[in-house]
Amino acid sequence: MKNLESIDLEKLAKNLKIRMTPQRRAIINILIASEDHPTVEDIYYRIQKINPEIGIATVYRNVALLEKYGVIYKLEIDYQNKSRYEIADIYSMHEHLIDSDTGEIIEFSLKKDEIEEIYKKIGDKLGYNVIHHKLQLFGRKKNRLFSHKKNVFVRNK
Amino acid sequence: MKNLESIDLEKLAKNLKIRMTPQRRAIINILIASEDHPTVEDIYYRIQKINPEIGIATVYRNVALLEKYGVIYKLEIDYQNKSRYEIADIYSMHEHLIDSDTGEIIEFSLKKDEIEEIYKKIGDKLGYNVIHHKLQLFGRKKNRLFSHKKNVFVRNK
DNA sequence: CTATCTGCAAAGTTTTTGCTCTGAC
DNA sequence: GTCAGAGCAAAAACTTTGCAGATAG
Repeated sequence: MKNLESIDLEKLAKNLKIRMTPQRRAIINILIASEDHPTVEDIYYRIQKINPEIGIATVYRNVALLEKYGVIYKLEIDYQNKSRYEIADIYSMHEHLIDSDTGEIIEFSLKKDEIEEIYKKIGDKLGYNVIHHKLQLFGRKKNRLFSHKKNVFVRNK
Repeated sequence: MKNLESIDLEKLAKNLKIRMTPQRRAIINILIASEDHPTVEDIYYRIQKINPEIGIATVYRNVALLEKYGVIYKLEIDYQNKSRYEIADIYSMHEHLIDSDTGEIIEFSLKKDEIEEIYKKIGDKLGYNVIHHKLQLFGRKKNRLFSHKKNVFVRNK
């Protein structure tokens, strides 16, 4: 559970000028409660346990809407060719380390002053205001016994 | 055109223990020649101009294969819900800045000693060897006249 | 009350798979 | 010559859309 219990969904809807339906409430609450990064299907099934009459088209429509408004993020991870989502949470901006063997996603945080300043500088140089960033590290567990992937890209000479 | 003209595809195939077919050669060469980040469909059409009898299933099968072997990368960008690829190129490791309004992808490089050392430290702390990383910055052009996206996520209090 | 939103089913896209034939080594 | 690999077409998987009825504000 993230530190977002205090989010006022009615106020959010008013700000966005959208209606706060039970379906939208459910999607947001599922994402707040999720420690992982659910796909649309995941969200759909988790909601179904409580509210069986929701349609998957509704989930698709609403994650797109909520993403457009910045309430949730579509993860740029695309593990298994499915879109994955997480709640936008400015208080715990975090990065992802993806296990190259298993696809497992490990979250970690950066010290704000440690790197973000550098990102801002890069944006300045390119003429952009950096709104947010995603850093992904891909790695292999140090004590893994054998690897599932070969890594044999060899350059001529 | 990237600085990879010297890549020896026969040697590559031998190392990977796969056959170097004209189709694979074409896919790799297209990706070497591409300054953008083509989707499977893009790759398919670009090859078709030269070799019209290639099948899209072949492209799918081979980008998956080449990605598994680390010859190409699947971009973690997923703009428009399509997989995008680029040639793996250890000599020009670069990051991406994604225009939040247009989806345009701008490449930039980091000074190796500037940040990579930090990534390595993070991996160490988590018990991983970092194989590669992807950093994405999302931003809006500083002089854009109006925005297409609202950004109105408001937290209670 | 009414314009937005939902659920359902159908359609559209993207990706994978089965199978037979081809061609790289 | 043999087995990995290609093409084709069908299937599967994922996402979007049209429409009629439901409901939040």
